[in-house]
Amino acid sequence: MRSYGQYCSIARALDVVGDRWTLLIVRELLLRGPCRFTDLKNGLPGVAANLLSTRLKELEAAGLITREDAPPPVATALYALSETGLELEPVLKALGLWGLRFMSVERPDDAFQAQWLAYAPAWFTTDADPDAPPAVVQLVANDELAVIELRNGQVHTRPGRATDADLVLDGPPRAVLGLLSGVLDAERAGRLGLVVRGRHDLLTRLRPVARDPARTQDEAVQ
Amino acid sequence: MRSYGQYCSIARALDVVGDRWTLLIVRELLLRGPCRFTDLKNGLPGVAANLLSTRLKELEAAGLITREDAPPPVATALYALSETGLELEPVLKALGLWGLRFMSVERPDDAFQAQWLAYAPAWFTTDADPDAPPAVVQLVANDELAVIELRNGQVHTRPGRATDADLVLDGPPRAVLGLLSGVLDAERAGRLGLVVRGRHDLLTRLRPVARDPARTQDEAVQ
DNA sequence: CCGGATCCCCAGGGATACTG
DNA sequence: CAGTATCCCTGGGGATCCGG
Repeated sequence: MRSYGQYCSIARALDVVGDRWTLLIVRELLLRGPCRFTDLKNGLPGVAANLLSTRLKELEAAGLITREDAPPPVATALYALSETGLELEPVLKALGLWGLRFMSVERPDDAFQAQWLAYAPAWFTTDADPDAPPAVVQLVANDELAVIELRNGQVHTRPGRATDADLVLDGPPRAVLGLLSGVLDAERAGRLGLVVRGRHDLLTRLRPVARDPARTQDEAVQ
Repeated sequence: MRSYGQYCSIARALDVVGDRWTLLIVRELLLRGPCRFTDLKNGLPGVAANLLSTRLKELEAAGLITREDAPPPVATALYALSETGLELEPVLKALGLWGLRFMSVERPDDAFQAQWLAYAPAWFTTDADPDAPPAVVQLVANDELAVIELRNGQVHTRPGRATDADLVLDGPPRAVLGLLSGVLDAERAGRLGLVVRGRHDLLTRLRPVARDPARTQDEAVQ
């Protein structure tokens, strides 16, 4: 990327990660851990292979990622975030929190992946009753599955299926994520197609860190 | 900007602010408050006028800024951040904090402005002795002036000259900002040309929020 | 002088096909 | 699987011009 030519830490940060696709590559490596080229390509629907290749070289040159040959059985290159790259997590969290407000508008052609279903509750909700016993929530949206585990006041998530979920949230991504992130209340989410099975009381434990309900309502109307 | 086409709040945020120059425009409006077109152009050295014009329209359409005719005496358009735009501050702070690590490499042709001298201590330092009496620090770097006011545990800053500074930090931007942000210690900053006049003891009050000294040293060596 | 609009040129991004 | 190579086209940079 052409430098902004400004002695300002924001501009210098953008000199490094301001290029198209760059922060989304960091997102994938942050959510998935070390990845092969094809993993990244699959996790970034829409990216061109040549561009991904270019970005990975740039990121390696800038010291944000490392490229290593995986141990014998795999025998392929693995890309992973360096310490510098990992420290972008607060940037991605801030961006993702700010971006929640745009999740209520529907765009039917948008791609959707289990990874993105999983990180939202991990980053943007807290356990409102940290002393309560552990609980497991299964999320289902557009055939993508993720699990939330509430334990010791922590909200852990992972893609995939739970064997013994206490609560299942099933519906279109907009309804599931809208409820979890606090841009929708339960009633609105229901109208958008959310189906809740199991211990409804667990819903009150997942408290969105995002925004006050009043503003949420206003925006949800639109 | 072409949409990433991903139902992920990070991707959707980048759909709105991922374009070149967009976040720097927000930076200017955040640091300066409402601006005229020409103010923005001056505050963003390197931006093309047509591009700035395009971005301002896009940002207005996205609801991040408002455009209003200023009251009679001025009679010109003023651009200001909306509530949605203001809420990008955490994103800019996170980016700026992460970007500090790149401030130690010198690029002589980089532009430098008093605004950027001022926001760094406001965002990235705290008053280590909040109960101490108020104090004023004058910053001087490349003919750009800024003032830090320590008061009630707060670190306030503004561009410009102080009438009665307790401490003056004068030197190249890299030395002044490096010391304040914690990427340089006082000795290194001195070697880069920093001149300290007045109450040296105030230096210990300005505590960088950034990073542990050990890593700082390692990187400063390079 | 302010606030843009227009024009031209080129780098960077997107889609597809191809190769080790 | 892990990228390259190619072509095309959009979007950004720079200069100039124009109405108020």
